[in-house]
Amino acid sequence: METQQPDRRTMGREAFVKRVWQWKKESGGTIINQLKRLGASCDWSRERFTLDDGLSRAVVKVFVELYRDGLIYKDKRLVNWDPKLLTAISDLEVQQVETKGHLWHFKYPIKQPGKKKYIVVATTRPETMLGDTAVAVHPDDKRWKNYVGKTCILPLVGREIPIIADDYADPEQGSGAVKITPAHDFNDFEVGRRHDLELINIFDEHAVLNENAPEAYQGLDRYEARKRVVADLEKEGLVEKIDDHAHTVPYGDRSNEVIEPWLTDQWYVDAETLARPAIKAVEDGDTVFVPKNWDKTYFEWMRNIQPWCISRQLWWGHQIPAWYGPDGEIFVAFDEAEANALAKKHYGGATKLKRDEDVLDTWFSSALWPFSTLGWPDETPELQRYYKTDVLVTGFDIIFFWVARMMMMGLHFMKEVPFHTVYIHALVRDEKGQKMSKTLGNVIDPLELADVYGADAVRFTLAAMAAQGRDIKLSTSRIEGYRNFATKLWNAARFAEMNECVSAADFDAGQVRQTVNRWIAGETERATEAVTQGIEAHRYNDAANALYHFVWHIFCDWYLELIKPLLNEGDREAQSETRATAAWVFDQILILLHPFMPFITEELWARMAEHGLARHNMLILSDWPALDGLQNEAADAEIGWVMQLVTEVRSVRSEMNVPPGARIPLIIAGANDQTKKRATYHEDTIKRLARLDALRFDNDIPHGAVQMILNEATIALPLEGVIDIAAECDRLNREIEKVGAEIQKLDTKLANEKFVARAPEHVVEEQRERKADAEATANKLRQALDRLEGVA
RNA sequence: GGGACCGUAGCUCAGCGGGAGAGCGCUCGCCUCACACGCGAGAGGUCACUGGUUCAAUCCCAGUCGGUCCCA
Repeated sequence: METQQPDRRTMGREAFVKRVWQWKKESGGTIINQLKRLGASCDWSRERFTLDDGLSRAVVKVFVELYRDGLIYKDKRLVNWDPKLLTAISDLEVQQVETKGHLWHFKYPIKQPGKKKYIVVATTRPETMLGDTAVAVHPDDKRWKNYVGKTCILPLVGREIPIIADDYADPEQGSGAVKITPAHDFNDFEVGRRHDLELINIFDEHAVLNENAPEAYQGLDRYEARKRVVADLEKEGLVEKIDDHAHTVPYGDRSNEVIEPWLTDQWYVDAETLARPAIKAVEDGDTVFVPKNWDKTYFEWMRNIQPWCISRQLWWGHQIPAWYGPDGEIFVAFDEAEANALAKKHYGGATKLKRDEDVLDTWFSSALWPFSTLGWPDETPELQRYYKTDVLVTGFDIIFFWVARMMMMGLHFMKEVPFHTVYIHALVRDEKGQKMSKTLGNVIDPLELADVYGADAVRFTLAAMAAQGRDIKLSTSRIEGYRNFATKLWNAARFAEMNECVSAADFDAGQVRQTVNRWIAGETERATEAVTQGIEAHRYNDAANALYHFVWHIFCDWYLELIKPLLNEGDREAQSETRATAAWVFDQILILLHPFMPFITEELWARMAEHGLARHNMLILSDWPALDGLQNEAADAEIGWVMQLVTEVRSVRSEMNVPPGARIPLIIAGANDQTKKRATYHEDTIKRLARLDALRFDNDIPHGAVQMILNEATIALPLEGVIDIAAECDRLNREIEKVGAEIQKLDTKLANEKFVARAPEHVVEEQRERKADAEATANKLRQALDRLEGVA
């Protein structure tokens, strides 16, 4: 708006403010709309803006109280001045940009020369020399020892300036002497204070040279002045040399203009005093950062905090509640009436006051957010209920701007931290890992992604990639994968619906009788634990991955496949139990998945109930699952065995090039009772999933069969004539080799006396068991090979 | 200059003292009655380098090299 016509000064304050409100109304909703589209379910009725009436009241009260406590004061100091926006800005709004420039070395004539006739000073900003009021050398620098206390003549100006000794001068740099311009450099300002140097301000608000500069330079802007100064010094033979030099130049992050350290009257907050309790609160753990490492960033900044310049020479914002009498006397008050009263008392009669024109830094009012939005300074029920708040979620770049300041203000005015946890989220970068920026044009609009892949997929992706302490390189292939996941869920729901899997009124997952149902109940409990823990520990990637794995690889890949025979031809009781179980698991999935994929889960929640029990409420209002006692080792072992058997058969079929459609028989040899029971009980399932036409027990393995080892049993596929015997021998040999290598490794370990003596018992025991298992498998494999070679 | 972080499968990243993992990509085979945005089976890694601690190191410590970010 600064760049628009007419500019604010032409418009006038009132018109300008009106215009900004209009703008706020139109575009302020953009972010809110993004949040809504991505499924953020906030209490939108509480949406607030820092310039709302209530919040403005809080701002005035805070200002007045801090002023009366001596924690806000007016001071004449150097500020970061933006000569384009014509306002002071805070340190944090200044971007240091590495720039290639020059280092000019100038010779200043010494007034009472000794050996040396000149003192050489170097600068990156020649034009500031017009405001020099001293030259500093290091107190220990032998070269200059005799000159300290003498003076030199400032060229072009003719001013006599002292040569002083100060630690700030670095003897390693150049001649060891440095020019001091206290009114235009932060370091020089400090030097000036220490030595009581004169401050000569040579710039006006536009960074144009003013009447304090020699007449020849007045009216020039800083860059023209630089050229002229250098040219004029060259003419006088006072330029020793010019080096190329890389240095940092301060830019205003809003105007992108080079910032000028400039001497002005501004309002400051005594941040150091306010920071003390805020530091302690984090030290004591009243507020914790997640990931914890960020507390270092917080401490680093807080312990080196500078006075916070809060006044801005803008028109948009909270106007500073300070009034001035004709003699400059300051009256800080809640309103004009109070100011007048104070003035009356002070002057002993009514006096016309003038209000401070400046407004407050927006971060000043933002710092009050955690309590101002809850109705403070009134003692509202909301304030009682919600302060302190819970978790602040923000980016690391906001730690200084906002988190630190909320901590300071919250502790000062509420005597309690504003939140117990600060979760610093990852920064989303583009596919190449570059930070998104408007100027680079690599900004990914989440709404565009949501248009293509769905908001659920975008959300899930961000959660799945939100590993602590790492930024996110957002790639569309990943989002696509999670879009597929959503589709998978949808199809699973269709399957459930087609098979009449509907919730049962008095279903109790702890009471199911079918092994497969007991198993999935336990798996559901495990998944619930993993997701819950992930969320509670702010490990959202763990939570998302646990869900993904459970839904796709446990529930869809195995459970739904395992129950197909039961659903198709099981007895009535088993069938109804399985339908109810499937529906129950699906409900748990929807609840667990809802924070990550709110749209599809809410939709399915409604649809899945069309045929079964009516829902009590919407998914978002459902209780989070608290499952207990559903895990069952026996069921896990049994289903695990089935899964292993199926996987083994599939694997060998594939490797041996058995046509996928071919139905083949399976023989189990050397099976114990448990294996026989399991195989018999799950016969239909095994046959279906492994594509078998028969399953029988026979200790006599036919010649030329493909053989696998599963625990104590040998599994055989009698395929004589179908498979290549030589290839099968190769396969078995490779297996034997693999197991052999494993045994070798374990042997070495167990032969190490120190290992057996010092490693914990259970670790040693584990290695022994592993070795025994491996040896048993190796034996059976060798037997299998013998049988096969007998044929060949 | 001060501080923080990262080098693990082709790519993007989990794991973090005792048997190397995921997603995508790749290879092979499948339109198997929810799903080809799918199903099944695979290939692929001296866990940057060098030392140290330990019975044991991808994981802990020190250093080196390479990369990123914040602050001055």
